[in-house]
Amino acid sequence: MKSRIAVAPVAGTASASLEPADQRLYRAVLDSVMTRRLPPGTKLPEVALCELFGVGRTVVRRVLQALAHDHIVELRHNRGAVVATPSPEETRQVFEARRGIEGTILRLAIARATQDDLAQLQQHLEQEQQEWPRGDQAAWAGLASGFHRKLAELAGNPYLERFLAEIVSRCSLIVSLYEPPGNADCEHAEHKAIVERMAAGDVDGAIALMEQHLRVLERNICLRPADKPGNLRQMLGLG
Amino acid sequence: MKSRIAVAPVAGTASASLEPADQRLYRAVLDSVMTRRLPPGTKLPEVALCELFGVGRTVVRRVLQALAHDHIVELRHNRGAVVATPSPEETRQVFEARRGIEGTILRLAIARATQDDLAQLQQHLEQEQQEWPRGDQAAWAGLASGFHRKLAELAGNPYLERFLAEIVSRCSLIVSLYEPPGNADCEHAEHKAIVERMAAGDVDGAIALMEQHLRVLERNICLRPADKPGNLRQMLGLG
DNA sequence: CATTGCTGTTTTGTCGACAAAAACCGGAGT
DNA sequence: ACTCCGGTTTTTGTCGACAAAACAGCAATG
Repeated sequence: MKSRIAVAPVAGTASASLEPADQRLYRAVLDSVMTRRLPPGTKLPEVALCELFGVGRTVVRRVLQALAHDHIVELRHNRGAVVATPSPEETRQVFEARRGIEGTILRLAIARATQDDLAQLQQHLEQEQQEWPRGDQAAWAGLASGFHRKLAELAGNPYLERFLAEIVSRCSLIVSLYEPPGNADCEHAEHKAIVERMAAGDVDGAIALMEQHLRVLERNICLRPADKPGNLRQMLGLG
Repeated sequence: MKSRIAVAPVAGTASASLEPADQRLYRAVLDSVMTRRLPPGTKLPEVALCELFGVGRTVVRRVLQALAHDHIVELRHNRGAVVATPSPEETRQVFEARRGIEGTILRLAIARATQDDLAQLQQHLEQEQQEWPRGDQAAWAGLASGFHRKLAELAGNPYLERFLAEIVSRCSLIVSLYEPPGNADCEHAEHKAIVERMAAGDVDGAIALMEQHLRVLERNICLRPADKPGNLRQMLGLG
């Protein structure tokens, strides 16, 4: 039986060139994980990916290692790669780290933002407002993450930008695992309030709002410690 | 002519087992870079590493990719791997990010530290005091970085710990590039002061000291934009 | 009937071979 | 003397082959 994997079609990415193979595979898996086409725990056999993408195992293996380094997949020795399955404890840690990083980023972003930058943020907010009534969960998640990514970009520090990108990816994976009831409008309002404080130059206020925003997001996650495989071990106290 | 590479003997690491090849190579290159046996810009040909470590190119290539992901080496397409050469601009960015991360870490560490943890930190400080008169720059650098790593460990957040580890690695690489005059005693004193504030539960004070500590470290770096290869290009204004 | 041990199959880890690209070297020309 | 050009050598990128480990199915046993 072939393990049929539903890796992304990657929509209409006409970016045929650049360094295609690696990037294409990486993005495909990442997008598929983010949009839950690849649920956590899904096995990713090498040969299947080879055939689906028309590349050798060398490329697949390299991409899997990159994904593992970014904590999108987990690599078990001699046992292949599976989509990462963050635990509740990790959830707490990710959000804790995120609050810290986003605070640092926000402080820098406010210090560096020009009028033009703020205008761009406003424009992003309008995009959010247009999108959320449509109910496309995946598209909304992309936009919501985009807001935070834009902020990081604005801070002008590649390191913090990279760290946040990893954290946000992981958060997206988590919220896709322990699905929230879809309170998109609430999130949008909070984004708006943050930009407002930024425009006013109120650093502490903006940071406080951001922290609150993230705490709300974390609270909205319903933690189900384990679900699908036999959790018999834990019931017997052998976990 | 064989490009003779002085990769680390890795001292007395008798850790023969675990998953030897990868870890061994990674640590060897990392240590060698940190102790400047491998100066920035040094080329790392695959076959040379293969012979030196008795492994195939597959392993070497994987480790090089991991090192590139951690910004220890730089991978140029079709042109091999070289030890990373951080620019002055990157220096500014690294330290900026580090101040933010270390602040977050310190806040958490103070909140979580037990008496026992603080005692361990004190013990580390004593080790520092014993080491710095010996003039062994490499050993001192290891201890100084160790202090910050211990703090991160204390914060109890794997994500922040990992981010800091990467940042500290990069900082070490930078200070090894633009060498400081060796003001180890000063650094030690600052570490001591930070622990003191931690013990007193003075969060803001500790963070302020940490920030000052890092700014001093950054200031002590003498930036020489380029040094060894023909900097003729920049002199001609073509850079 | 559940558990255990064995065997065949699938999947992974590593290596070397091959092709393409870059670096190198020497010579000719200005 | 310097630069530009062509051929040669080295180095990298990719692939498939092989061995080892994990997995799955089945029979035997308590």
